[in-house]
Amino acid sequence: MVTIYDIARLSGVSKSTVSRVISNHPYVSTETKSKVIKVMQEYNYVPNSLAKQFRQKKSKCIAILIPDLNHPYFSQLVKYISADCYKSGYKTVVHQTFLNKEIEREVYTQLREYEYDALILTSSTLSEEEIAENTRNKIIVACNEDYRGDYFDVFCLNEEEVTMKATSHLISKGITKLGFCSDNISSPLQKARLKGFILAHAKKGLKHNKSLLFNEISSIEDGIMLGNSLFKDNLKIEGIIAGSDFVAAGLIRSAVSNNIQIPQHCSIVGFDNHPISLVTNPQISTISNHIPDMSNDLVNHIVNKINGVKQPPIKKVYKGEFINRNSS
Amino acid sequence: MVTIYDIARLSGVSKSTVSRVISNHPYVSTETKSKVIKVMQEYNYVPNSLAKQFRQKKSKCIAILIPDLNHPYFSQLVKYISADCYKSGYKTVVHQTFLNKEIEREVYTQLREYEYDALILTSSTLSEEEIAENTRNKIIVACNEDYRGDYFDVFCLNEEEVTMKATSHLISKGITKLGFCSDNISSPLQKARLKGFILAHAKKGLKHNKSLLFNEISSIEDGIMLGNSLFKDNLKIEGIIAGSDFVAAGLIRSAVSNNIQIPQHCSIVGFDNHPISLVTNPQISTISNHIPDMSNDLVNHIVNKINGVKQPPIKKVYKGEFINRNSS
DNA sequence: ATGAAAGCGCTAACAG
DNA sequence: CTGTTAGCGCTTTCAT
Repeated sequence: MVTIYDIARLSGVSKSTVSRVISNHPYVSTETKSKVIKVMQEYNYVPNSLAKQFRQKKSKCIAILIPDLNHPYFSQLVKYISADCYKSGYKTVVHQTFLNKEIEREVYTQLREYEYDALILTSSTLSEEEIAENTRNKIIVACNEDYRGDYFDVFCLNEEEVTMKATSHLISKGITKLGFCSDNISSPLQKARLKGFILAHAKKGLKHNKSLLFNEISSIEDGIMLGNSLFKDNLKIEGIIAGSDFVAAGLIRSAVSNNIQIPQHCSIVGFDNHPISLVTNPQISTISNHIPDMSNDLVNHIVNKINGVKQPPIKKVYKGEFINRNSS
Repeated sequence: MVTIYDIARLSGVSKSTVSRVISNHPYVSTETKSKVIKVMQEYNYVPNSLAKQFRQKKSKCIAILIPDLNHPYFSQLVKYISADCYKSGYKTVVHQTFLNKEIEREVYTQLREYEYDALILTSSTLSEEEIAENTRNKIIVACNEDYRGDYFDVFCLNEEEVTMKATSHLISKGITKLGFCSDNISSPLQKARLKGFILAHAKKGLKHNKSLLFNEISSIEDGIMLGNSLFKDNLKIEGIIAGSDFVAAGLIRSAVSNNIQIPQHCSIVGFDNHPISLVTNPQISTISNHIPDMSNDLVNHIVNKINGVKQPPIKKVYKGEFINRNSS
């Protein structure tokens, strides 16, 4: 391996000068610079970034914590975050937890061990306190997880409010047997949605039906299976807040197989305004998110923090909108 | 920052001993070990992995090159690869190229600069030679890109053969005006598919219709737009190999809007056997892949290579199957 | 504008 | 089983 020292020797300058050439430092004469560059090319020199990272105590790398990449919402989220980080000169390591607390804790350990300059949390099964405990003094930002924001920055959607709006819409159509699907109800985001769902009932003096709360429903297949149990014999349900457009698509598929008319017999609302909501029949009423904006703001913020800008934790809330299509 | 030296001093042993404790080296007495551990906890010591990586010249990190994460095929692929790498003790950095050659080359530079122990290529806009040129001596494996495998290992599907099968199926139904969609025709994978498409024609003494080759078609929206142009006035087409189930779903949506019956007026075949192929009406005929197996084999292989197992480039081909549903 | 020198935190021979 | 020693390749004062 040819090192900075070899290049220095070979071009008759000192290591410092070579280092200055590599990092484009201004204090180096044009002649020396071109001489050094020539030698570097001749000997096929490549700087060792591991040494640089070690020396500077900066990995130029940000970790992203998600449950599972093969999920339209998370893959979209990571797409934007990762691309924005790249633009700011940071690589991203994607960690899938599959909702396993141990894996999640290991990532916090790596963060403490200086492997990452910061961590972006998009979902967690731990409490805000436990996360703070595991990551003290480290830079950590939550993206669309509805934490209070006492210990770290939070960028999120108004999940509670917009779920309430969608639920109220269904209630105002006279629907009472109303169901709610969540992916992982222990996450703050999903709890916020449920809160909105319950609140919409409360506003009309109604109580939600606890037997129509379904957890761990996240994919098309889950939607189909849930639909089959719901639609089979007699209709146990008149409306469903589906948690994602994919679940909604599965429910609609199941309804078709079971001769249930959507929305006449049962209204369905998805989440995320994914293009899949356009290809089902009927098209899916859904809730839009603000992933590109959120990602952009979040990455700017986190880079500032890495560069030493100090400020108390902030919480920024984006407004999702209910989009009324044909499934409700 | 408390270092290994501090812990050594504080617990009355040498740095080496502390190092041995950290890495669970056997040659250290139980008493010394517990004494050192106690001091480490007391002083909240965390090892600096940047130093370790530098010292060992190993980043314990593998880069994955993909065009775009927000794509059901790639997000599934990365899900498995990333999880398998994690199990083997490697982190993964996901690099989206968005088909930009410059970004791709920068990743090769990082690879040369020791930022990654290896690189997994799932798609590239460069030739096998140029890639080899950019990454000489480095460990690099192609995953489902149909390179020849002269310079690096290749794990891929029998894209050509299975596309030929699906195309032959359509031709045997008497369809002649047959279209083909690709995402990025410069990639070897897509070229292989096209070759299969053409071959199926040739076998029946037919010529494929060049005006029915559509490139840069990859999403639901693309499928809808293409369908709208194809189905609008008079039917210019009787069958389409759609390139992905998402494109197929978009085409079906467009067909519904334009009063075209699938498959009576036009047959459609997708790719990947994604669950979306179950929720459209009709359900989509498609081609299965072998992502979990491929990922598992590939990661085992790459880890062996990192650990110094030498062997000439291998090429392993998996068999995808044509699944005949209701859209064809 | 350039060089000398110190050192980042850790591992790994080697010696005992 | 434990300690000594010698760096890994680079950046960064501090001189000059």
